[in-house]
Amino acid sequence: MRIRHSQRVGAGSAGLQVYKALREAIIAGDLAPGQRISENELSVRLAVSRTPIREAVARLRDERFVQVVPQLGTFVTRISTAAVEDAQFVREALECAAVRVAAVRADAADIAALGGLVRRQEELVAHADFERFAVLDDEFHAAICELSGHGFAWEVAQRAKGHLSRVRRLSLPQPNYLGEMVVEHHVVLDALRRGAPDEAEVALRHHLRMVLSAVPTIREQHPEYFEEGEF
Amino acid sequence: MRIRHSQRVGAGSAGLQVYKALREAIIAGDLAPGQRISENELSVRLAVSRTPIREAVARLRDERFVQVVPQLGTFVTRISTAAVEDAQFVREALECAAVRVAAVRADAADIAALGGLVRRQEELVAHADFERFAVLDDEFHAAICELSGHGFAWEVAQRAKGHLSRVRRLSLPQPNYLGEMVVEHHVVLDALRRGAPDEAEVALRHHLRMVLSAVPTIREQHPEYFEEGEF
DNA sequence: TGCCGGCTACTTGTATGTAAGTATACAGAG
DNA sequence: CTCTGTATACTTACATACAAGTAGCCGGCA
Repeated sequence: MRIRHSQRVGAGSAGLQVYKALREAIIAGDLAPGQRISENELSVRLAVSRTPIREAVARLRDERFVQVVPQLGTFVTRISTAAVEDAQFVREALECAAVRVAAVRADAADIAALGGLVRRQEELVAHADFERFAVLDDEFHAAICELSGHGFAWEVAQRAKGHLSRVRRLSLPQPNYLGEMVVEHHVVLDALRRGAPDEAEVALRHHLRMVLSAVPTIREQHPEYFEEGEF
Repeated sequence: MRIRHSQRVGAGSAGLQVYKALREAIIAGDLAPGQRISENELSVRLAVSRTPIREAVARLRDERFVQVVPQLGTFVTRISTAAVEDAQFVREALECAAVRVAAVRADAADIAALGGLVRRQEELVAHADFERFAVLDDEFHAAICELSGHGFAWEVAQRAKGHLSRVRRLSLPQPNYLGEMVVEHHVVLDALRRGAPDEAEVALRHHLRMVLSAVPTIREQHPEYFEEGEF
């Protein structure tokens, strides 16, 4: 058996790996909004040809992480208030619909697993470990969609959530933000435990809107991340 | 001034045009489920190189219209019941959320425009003009999302709706189907006119589920379009 | 007759070359 | 000094060549 192939062995094709790397870099802010990214430069930095780079850029374009201007350049998009609100609307619609179904379908084992997630989040609050908290937070919301039987909804939300993800990354270091998140997760969890779809939806909707309410503050602190104009 | 450029003038890049053509061909059934599509063959048939073909195929893969198996081939996916239900869930969540907002925001002019759409649909019922009815139906649902202020939601739904679109295309020729659709559009429209979000949501949800209820019948009539197994 | 091995043709993934458009620096004219 | 035109260096979009893996045919052998 051959161990190494010329085509990447780990985690899919080169194009997929480049996509994941660039997506993470943009959300983390390593690639700043407004910055121009060059296919040629990336191809030498990541040691692949321009073809997988182009494939990755095309996906990022569909998710509105970058804007491609033919014969001019590819630029990391700035966060626009309208795009954030669009993403919020989509996410809210999908996850709230999912949590209603989840409240009816979840059994004791499901609730226990969710509870375990929230407990692990609590531990990270004290350490202010933003990176791992973000991962666990995504897992919590993904789990709710899975419980609804429509994990696909989470995939769709994930793809539409681009601008929101960047806002969240900036929001996490806000004082008391992590603690507030965990409290709200508990409220959602309690509603699920009681099998109350209406209460679960209300709680989740309130929770999701917390991210949105932080936008003005984030915008003041990081104006260079946002488009100019409409305040 | 030069009239012709080597890069396509009309309707965007070559890759985008190929994508649109293939998507339409799959939904219309010209490319049958299970059929293998060859990048090389397409590149000669459409008179472009493999590069734009690959870009189009990548988008179709993200929308689950095709399945790409490395070093083996690219295949038009068969319609799976699970995928249809996933698409239905996403569409229902997004459009129902949109119609609630639309019911509050729509003014008289908006309602009149929607009414015009429905009237044009009525005319097509008599002629059994399925193609143009499908277009007007999409316009109706897109308009509702636009009225909510989140046209983005329609884009997301459109991308997630793949398998549903194929089912609908097969459903339209069912007897009385078109007439039923128009009646339900009227119910939604009336609720919007009265500015009643709850009623609009109920009416739209009922309407959207009509497509789903037709699936078993469609499956009997076109079993070759569907995956085997779970009935 | 039945089975096995190699070869061929085809596939997608990747690398590289070509075409054409845009911004910019810079030199020269007014 | 200011303005303008041109050359250049860069960009993406597209075309083509190469690499590597799979299915299937087909002949030889038991």
